[in-house]
Amino acid sequence: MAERLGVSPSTISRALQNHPSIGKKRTAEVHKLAKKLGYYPNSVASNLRRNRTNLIGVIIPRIDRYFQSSAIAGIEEVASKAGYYVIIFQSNNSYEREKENARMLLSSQADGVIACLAMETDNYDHLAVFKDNNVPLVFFDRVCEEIETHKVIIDDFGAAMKATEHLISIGCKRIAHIAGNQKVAIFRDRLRGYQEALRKHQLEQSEELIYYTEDLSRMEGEQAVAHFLESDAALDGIFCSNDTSAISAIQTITKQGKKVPEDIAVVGFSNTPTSLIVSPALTTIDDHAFEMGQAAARLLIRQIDEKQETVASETITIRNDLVVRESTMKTQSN
Amino acid sequence: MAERLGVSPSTISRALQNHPSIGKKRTAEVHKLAKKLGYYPNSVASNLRRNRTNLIGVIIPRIDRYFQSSAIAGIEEVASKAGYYVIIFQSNNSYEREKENARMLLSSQADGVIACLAMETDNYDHLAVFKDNNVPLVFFDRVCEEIETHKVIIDDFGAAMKATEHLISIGCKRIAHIAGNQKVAIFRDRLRGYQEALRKHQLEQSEELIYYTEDLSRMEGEQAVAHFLESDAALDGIFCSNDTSAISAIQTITKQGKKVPEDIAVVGFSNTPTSLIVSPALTTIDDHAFEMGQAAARLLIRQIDEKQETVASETITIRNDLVVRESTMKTQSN
DNA sequence: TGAATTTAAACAAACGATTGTGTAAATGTT
DNA sequence: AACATTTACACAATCGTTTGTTTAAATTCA
Repeated sequence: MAERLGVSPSTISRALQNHPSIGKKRTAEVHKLAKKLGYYPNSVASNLRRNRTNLIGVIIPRIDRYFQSSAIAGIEEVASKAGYYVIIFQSNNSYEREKENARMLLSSQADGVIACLAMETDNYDHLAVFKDNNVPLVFFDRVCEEIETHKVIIDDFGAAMKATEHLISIGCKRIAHIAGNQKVAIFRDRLRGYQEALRKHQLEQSEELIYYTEDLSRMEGEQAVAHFLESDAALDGIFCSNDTSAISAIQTITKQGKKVPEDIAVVGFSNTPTSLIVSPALTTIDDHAFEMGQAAARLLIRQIDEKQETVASETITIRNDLVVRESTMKTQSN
Repeated sequence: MAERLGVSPSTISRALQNHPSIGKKRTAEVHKLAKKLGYYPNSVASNLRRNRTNLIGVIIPRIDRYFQSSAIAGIEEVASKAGYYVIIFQSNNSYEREKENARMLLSSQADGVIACLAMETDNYDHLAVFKDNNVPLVFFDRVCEEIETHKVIIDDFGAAMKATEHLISIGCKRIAHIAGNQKVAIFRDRLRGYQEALRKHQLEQSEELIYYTEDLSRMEGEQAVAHFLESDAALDGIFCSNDTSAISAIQTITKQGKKVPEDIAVVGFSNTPTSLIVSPALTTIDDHAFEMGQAAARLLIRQIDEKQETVASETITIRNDLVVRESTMKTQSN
């Protein structure tokens, strides 16, 4: 410590934070010395004493998915401006890992936590613990109903309905759906939105027109299309619960000699950059992942700063937009 | 602390780590109580005392780029298996932010640091500081020559040569290059590799065939192609320094009514998932980002564990592969 | 000039875990 | 039975800051 070359540790500490009760000369002197010595305050010690870490923990399934990394970028932007660091834990969609992550976060004394649930997770005790320990918690995207806390979501039901109605508006009559894992609420909502749109417009509904996938992978998109084409479904539109499966669907349809959108129109979900790359370009729902991250971080930081436990739980719904591209641009002829 | 319900803090501490000098009954008893009380050790205090954080700091330009987030996934995999956490700092390619990041990392007492340099960075004092403070440091991808430390790279020169020679092998005679920012070594190397391949095969070199970009964006890919087509270059192949510009090039070429690969063949760099989505699918260099991350983490952890300052600096070169796809698949006729 | 006030810095206790050393009781040895 | 050894735990210092309280010196005021 720099104290050997001057005074007491408390003086050093106060000088470094420009406390008024330290003389100007001293303060300047200390700052100069700190620079010369290459002194970096030990924030571990500081955190211990202040009982505050300026750390925001984030638990997400996988960092190398565009939706997630965008959301994190949003979180990071808001957090770093407010003087917080972001520490990321990946659950890999595993419940066990998520539990482990929560334990580590609790140990590391994070000031707050932002979480997007793993696919497997259906018990929430490991997250309720944060509430028990008065650590503010914000969910985003894949939220959990059981815990009363802040949430940032989009209107998956409405968005799915909007997407499906768009297909209807361009003349599609037999619309299929590639559904995500039904253990996850957002995918259930998207399925429901799809169904509601069909019902509202009195179009045929059939389980044959729904393909349930495990994780909406490329391969499953392929399998879904193969399944639809083999059956006598004679479909003319597909609403897919994510972009990956939608893109894979487009490619498979094209490979089978059918045209998108003339024969089959396709809509995806998330507006990842890839939707611009596939040909024909993909019509999709923009879910504004970056903004979700920002909103979650703002909500969390407000919680941390107010630290009043009386603040009611707030749920923010981020806007979503249908982005119309070539994969649904056909002249209304059908 | 749980001591009120039993014994001394030291006993608690040792019991929790199953220290042999604590009786079995006691140990079991303490564990049980800890569980019942929902006790989570305060790792801040532990870190302070042990002078060790089990934290690996990562400084990268942007988390929402596929190459980066894959590398991080690789780092994370190795790190978490070895009991380390990963804390990520984004520089946004800004030198000032990178400096700030380094400062914060030093303060947070990370056990080691993995860095991929920002584009802007051309002064390395803020990173040399880690060496001064005996914090192990590993660079990956965008490394820095000035600091003697461990590095994980790929052979950019060789890979670029391989890519260009592949174009030559399918009969291309006038091959252009979309070059990255020449302030960055890897992009300089790729340009050199391109040039060397042309030289070796006695093909025409010309500054007209090189388009220099700022950051290899989609838009710049478009501009590059527009530039090439407007000029009387009459090119029949393009080697692009990344996939983004390559994909944008393919799309622009197609839009201009020319065929890929028949009129112009295209090769990219990195093998991002998007290279499979564009049509025709992109031939590209797979740089194994995930493996680079793994290697960097392994190297770093070895440094931390050995903590001998005598270990010589090691540079690991990760393999790279040319992945041939449709964008260069033409019958050898030209 | 003496008392009251302000200014500048030192003192010392904490934050919560870890760990070397000390010590009593239990066990083992001859 | 007397001593040596082992076992099981308590004691207390420590990590590097922060911060409430004191204290000493400098300044102001009557």
